[in-house]
Amino acid sequence: MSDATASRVLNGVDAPVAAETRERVLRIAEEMGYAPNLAAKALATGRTKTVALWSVNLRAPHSSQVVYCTRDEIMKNDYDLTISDFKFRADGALDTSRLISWPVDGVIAVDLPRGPVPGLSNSLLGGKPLVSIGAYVLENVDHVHVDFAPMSAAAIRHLHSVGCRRIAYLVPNWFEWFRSCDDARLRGYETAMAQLGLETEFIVTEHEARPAVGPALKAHIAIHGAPDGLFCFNDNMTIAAARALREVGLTPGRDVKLVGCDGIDDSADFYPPLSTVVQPVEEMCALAWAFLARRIKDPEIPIQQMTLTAKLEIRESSTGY
Amino acid sequence: MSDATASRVLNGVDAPVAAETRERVLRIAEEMGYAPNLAAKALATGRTKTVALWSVNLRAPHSSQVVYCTRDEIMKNDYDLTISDFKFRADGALDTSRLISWPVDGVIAVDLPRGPVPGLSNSLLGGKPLVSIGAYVLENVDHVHVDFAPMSAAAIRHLHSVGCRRIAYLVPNWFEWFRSCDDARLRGYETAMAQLGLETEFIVTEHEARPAVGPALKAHIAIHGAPDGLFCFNDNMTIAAARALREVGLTPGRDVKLVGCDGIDDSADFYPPLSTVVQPVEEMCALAWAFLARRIKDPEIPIQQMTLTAKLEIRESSTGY
DNA sequence: CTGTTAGCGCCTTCAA
DNA sequence: TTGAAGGCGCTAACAG
Repeated sequence: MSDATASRVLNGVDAPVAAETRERVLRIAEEMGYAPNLAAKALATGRTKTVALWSVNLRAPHSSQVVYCTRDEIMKNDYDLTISDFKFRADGALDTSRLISWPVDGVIAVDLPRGPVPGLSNSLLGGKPLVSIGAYVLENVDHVHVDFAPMSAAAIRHLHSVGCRRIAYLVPNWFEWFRSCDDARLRGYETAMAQLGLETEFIVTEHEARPAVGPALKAHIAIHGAPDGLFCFNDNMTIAAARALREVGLTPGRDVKLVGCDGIDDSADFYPPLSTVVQPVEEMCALAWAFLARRIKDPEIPIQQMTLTAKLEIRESSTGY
Repeated sequence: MSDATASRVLNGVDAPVAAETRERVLRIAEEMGYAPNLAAKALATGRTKTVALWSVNLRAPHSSQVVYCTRDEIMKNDYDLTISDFKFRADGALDTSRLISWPVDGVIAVDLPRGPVPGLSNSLLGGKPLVSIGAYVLENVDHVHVDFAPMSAAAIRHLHSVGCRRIAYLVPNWFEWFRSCDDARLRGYETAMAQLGLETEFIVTEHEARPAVGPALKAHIAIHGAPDGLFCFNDNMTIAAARALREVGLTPGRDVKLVGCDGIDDSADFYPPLSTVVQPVEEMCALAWAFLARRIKDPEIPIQQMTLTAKLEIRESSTGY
């Protein structure tokens, strides 16, 4: 019995194989504990049945959620997922040093900024298709877009309706850069503030991880006093902000009303429960994989794009308790 | 110029290559945006420079932390990391359906239960070395052990010292199974309770994810009333427990004092800040990689084992606020 | 229905 | 110091 026959059987190709031969192959494979060498397989076929997920800041809860959902979706379809993160260098270029180099059939990238991303070259992708998920508008790419703008504006109006008159935006220092990305949160914030006749106020943190939030917020409060409403770039930062507020004797949800973005698991479990602009994570991930699967099958199809809208979830962090 | 020469240059082997040739190779590689085919490389060398991390419940914050630390450690050493999770089937056997199949040079497994694990066959590992990290005692395996027992007992004594007289243990339903694993938390709990002359009380949840906690805890309280102290299997469950307590009108940290395990980021940011038995995550991960790297280099070295002790961090969830 | 053949891209002798 | 040759384990075309 040749290896070719074995290959036919083991891969379930509907090639004609005698039932008896098939069984013998399966039995022997079982007996010897046969496991295919995927490297050889990949080399021979040119496909790896593996997809990469690139995300910023894997340690943030929102990323965990995206990883989790994407993984579920992909494994249902008998693909593997490699997970890695990227950073941005000071000059805004992609720092790809942390990307896993295992060859893949395609890439799903989360929250890539707008426009041609320096460092995201074709040779990085090695001709493999890329699908983007995120809050920024990307053109000429398969893209699942989550539009934060309407609900960010709604969040601001909500804060106003519960009595806030000084509403600040807590945002990582990519601020100027995000302006060029057309951060929809920022746009929604500015639009709503203008409509309400309020002045914008920005609290800028060095980066988006939790430890960066406290110092920036406390420094701002020390100089300018505390705002009565705080719109946060994401829930992860909201949690750090709530802690910092308590540390300077303010009660989040009472002295300072909070609304964040993302809708992470923590937002409902935290105390007080956090108001947040929720991303439809499952839907995003399912769509991204659908786009990618189609593109892998047929690279020639036209650009696939879809815009989903976030949803405002109101909880005690902005209504009081 | 032959591919062999190119290979020699590109891999930095200290084989004799003329400086001029070397430069030419590098220049051309640069020009053509050459990226090696890792599948081919792996096939030829038999090594992938990739390590797998197997963890339970990737979505839990503690797992994120372990993933993150391990990844840092490994990438420093120019290895890649594939991340996946496993489950246990009802019969206690390993459910390996979610493990990434990309071939690796070794595996780091987090919180494998004690004893021969059904389903963890040699063919699964394909002869590749395994290093285990976790709270259970494993024998005959390279293993970084975190001993929870002393600090669990200390946690119980601490709860007693702040006035708790009815201290329950909140634990996933692997309970009986964990008994056979010799869960050190359980051991510490039982030992300390006995010493204090208190009766043990167990609140068992269906699994260890947050949604399972509320129902079990509320049901328990409805029948037996609330304990005044709660020792939790992990911080993730503590967070869900705190929420459930509030939902039935009890204030965590006052009516019910809480201590969890792990020391996740959330534990400090949560309100009230959570007392917890902290795992030395960075140290664990660094050690695990050190063990694995040594084992990969020389499969013949004797079993490597190390026991680290957890550390009790006391915060307002058990002292009141 | 099954075996033979020829690579996939790279590394590693070995000989020149 | 370099090139040629063989092989890693598998699949895909082509004969038989």
